[in-house]
Amino acid sequence: MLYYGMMDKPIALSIFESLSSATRLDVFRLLVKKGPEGMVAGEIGAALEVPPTNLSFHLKALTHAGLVSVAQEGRYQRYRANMALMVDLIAYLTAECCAGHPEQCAGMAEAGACLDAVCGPARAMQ
Amino acid sequence: MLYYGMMDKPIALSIFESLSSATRLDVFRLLVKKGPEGMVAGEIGAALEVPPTNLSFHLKALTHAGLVSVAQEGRYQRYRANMALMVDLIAYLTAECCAGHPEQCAGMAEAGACLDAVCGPARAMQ
DNA sequence: TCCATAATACAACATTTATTGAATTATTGA
DNA sequence: TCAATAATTCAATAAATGTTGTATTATGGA
Repeated sequence: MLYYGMMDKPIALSIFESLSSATRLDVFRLLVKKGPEGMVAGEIGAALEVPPTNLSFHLKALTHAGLVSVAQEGRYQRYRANMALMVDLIAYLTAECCAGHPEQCAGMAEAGACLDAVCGPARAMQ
Repeated sequence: MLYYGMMDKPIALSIFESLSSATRLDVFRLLVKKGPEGMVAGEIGAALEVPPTNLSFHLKALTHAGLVSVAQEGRYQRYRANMALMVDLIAYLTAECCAGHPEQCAGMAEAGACLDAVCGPARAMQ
C-alpha cells in the first residue's frame, strides 16, 4: 500500500539534492536496475569507475536521504535502492496541484498532470 | 497521452539539480499549486520573499530544465509549472527496474516499486 | 597472530553554485 | 516623450559541494 503523507519539504529537498549529482544518479539507477539483489560498495565502484573514497561520500548522501539502504555482510556493505521513496515524492509534489481542483490540470503543460496523470483517478490516495 | 522515452540522463540530472534548491522547490510547488493560471515573476517574488535578481537566477534554472514554461505578457513574464516532466522522470528512473523483471520489485524496500507501483500494471507504457 | 582486503573518516584543496548590488532592456501610462 | 515599473544580465563576493590522498577501523583467511 502506498502511504501519501510521509513526505515533507526537507525530505523532498534531500532526495533532489541526492540525485542532482551525476555520480549519485548513476549509482541509484544502477541499484534500481539490480533490484532486491543490490550491490556491495566495491562492485558499484568498479562498475562506475569511482574511487572508493569518493564513492563512500556519495553513498553516504544517498543513504542519508533514504534513497538507498545498506546492510552489512561480513566486511562488505550491500546497498539497495528504495524506489518507494520516489513514489512518495511524486505524490507530495502533486498533492496540492491546481489548488485542489485537479480537473484544471488538463490545461497544464503538454500532457496531463497531477496525481490523475500519474496513477489514474481511481488510484489517488489508494 | 504519456510518452515515455523523451527523458535521458542529462535532462534527468538538470531536473534534479533544479529542484535541489529550497528556493526553486518552493517556486515549483507554488506554481503547481496555482495550476494553469500560473504566476508572474513579481508575484512569485512577493509570495516567497525572494529578491528579483535572485529570483531571476532560479527561474532561469527551472526554465532551462523544462520544469516551468514562461510566456510574455506585456512587461510581465508569466511562469507555469510543467508537471508532465515529473511523470516522465519517474518513468525513466523505473524503466530498467530489476533488470527487466519487475515482478521482483515486490521485494524492494518498504513498498512496491517500479512502474507498477506508480501507475498500476495496466497503465505502464499507456 | 598477522597480513591483505573492504570500506569509511578526516583534512586539504578544487570546483561549483548562490546571493547581492549596479546597470541594462523593454513596456506601460501620464 | 518621459518617468516609473518589470524583469533580466553582469560582475564580485560568499557559501556550499565535490574530489583526492592519507590514515583508520574492521573483517576474513593463511
